Amino acid sequence: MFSNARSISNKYFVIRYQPNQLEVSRLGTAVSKKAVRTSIQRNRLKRIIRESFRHENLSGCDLVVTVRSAVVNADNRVLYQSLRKLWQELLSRCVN
RNA sequence: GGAGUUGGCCAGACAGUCGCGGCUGCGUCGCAAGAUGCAGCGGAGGAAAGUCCGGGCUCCACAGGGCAGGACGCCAGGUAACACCUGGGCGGCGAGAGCCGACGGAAAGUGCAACAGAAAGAUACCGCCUAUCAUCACCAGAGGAUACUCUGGUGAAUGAGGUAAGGGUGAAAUGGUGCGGUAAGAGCGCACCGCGCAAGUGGUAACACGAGCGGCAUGGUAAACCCCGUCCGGAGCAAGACCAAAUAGGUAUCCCAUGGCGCGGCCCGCGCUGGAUACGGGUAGGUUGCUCGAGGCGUUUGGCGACAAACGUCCCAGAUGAAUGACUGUCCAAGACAGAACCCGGCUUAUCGGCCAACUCCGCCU
RNA sequence: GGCUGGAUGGCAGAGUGGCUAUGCAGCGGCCUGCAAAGCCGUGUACGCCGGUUCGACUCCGGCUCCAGCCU
Repeated sequence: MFSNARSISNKYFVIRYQPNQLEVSRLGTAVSKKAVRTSIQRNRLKRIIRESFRHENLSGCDLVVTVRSAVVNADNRVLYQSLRKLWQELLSRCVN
């Protein structure tokens, strides 16, 4: 994934993606200790990413979401909006 | 009413919708392993953290002996154990409730103390001193032939000697004050204070009080080596066990049974047995360990207390890319620090606040 | 999760209780027609907070950060 995939990103997240041959999408998260210091913050971010992914209807794509250090100071609402924009952009690219 | 001390407790609440991982029951699929749907039950902390101590558990030998090394260090008790806790002693801080303390030994030995200072453990720089000795100067007396000699006195100039009062240095310099004493001084003597030894008394002990004795010594540093006493084998759940899969006990070089490995400080001992290095090759999956425990809660009893015992009652996370969240609404004191990973007991560190109890001091009223 | 090591100027790197070496880099000067090299001079440091000590980079605690090892 990390060597072959294409990626899109914004201030808070980086999403790497790669089409697969399945009917469902598969999600992986990688929240580094370097970007987010405390484990409770890392868990929170992974939950947010999963929750946001659950609400979207993507299919046939393998995804890995990584974070940037700015996420620590952002509140949940901002992060959800940020992720939604990324999913939509991803969707439009996949259609193309 | 204000200021404070100590101990204990809580860690947003409620409702709705959508989700996550666990266990149990039932259904469906499947030979089975398991997958899946529904329902029910439960689902992070006081620090889960740091990994700083102490244990359990597992493997190494059943954890053995010695050396080395480490830890602890007032006393008694608690405990599975501890560097923790409780009670007490001593010292320090505070007006007090209270708080803090690595709190054994420097007369077993070795070392260290920069700079300054005379000197940093046995010494005397400046200073003080003519009582004593030698020299010198002066005066007086006696002897003698002017020389000179002897005796006595004065001076304190030089040396010897005495001294540790005073000065200055330093983080630290050989008890303090007063009187006597002396050439000057000095525990040299005395009084009081301090210090040391100590019969005895109280206390389990640490320790406290202390008749009496000693004129005063053994300066500091042991988070320097060290001595004394007590304790400690090593590694860690990525320990370890089981199942499945895969593969080649390969090749080369070197060493050698007083050897090598287990055993990771060393020696002994025990067990196993050829080993080391290089090259080449294989594996990276699952199950288990995994939560019932020195367990929680309540009552009674014993104890000042830490805690213990008895009885009753409850079952309270167990994930493995790793589960507790999101959204909406209401309320308030407006929610801090922060996420289990084998399990406990502590310590330390982070932390918005709130509640309860006991106690202290100050002010006012009765 | 468990275990181990480290932190000294801008960089590298010594230092076993008494002033923190040394090299490279920087700055100024000498040298040179101009530079390089060389020579002379110069500034800058013990991760943080406590304790022991007369005195701590060093000894002892506690934090913070950075590396490495074990599946």
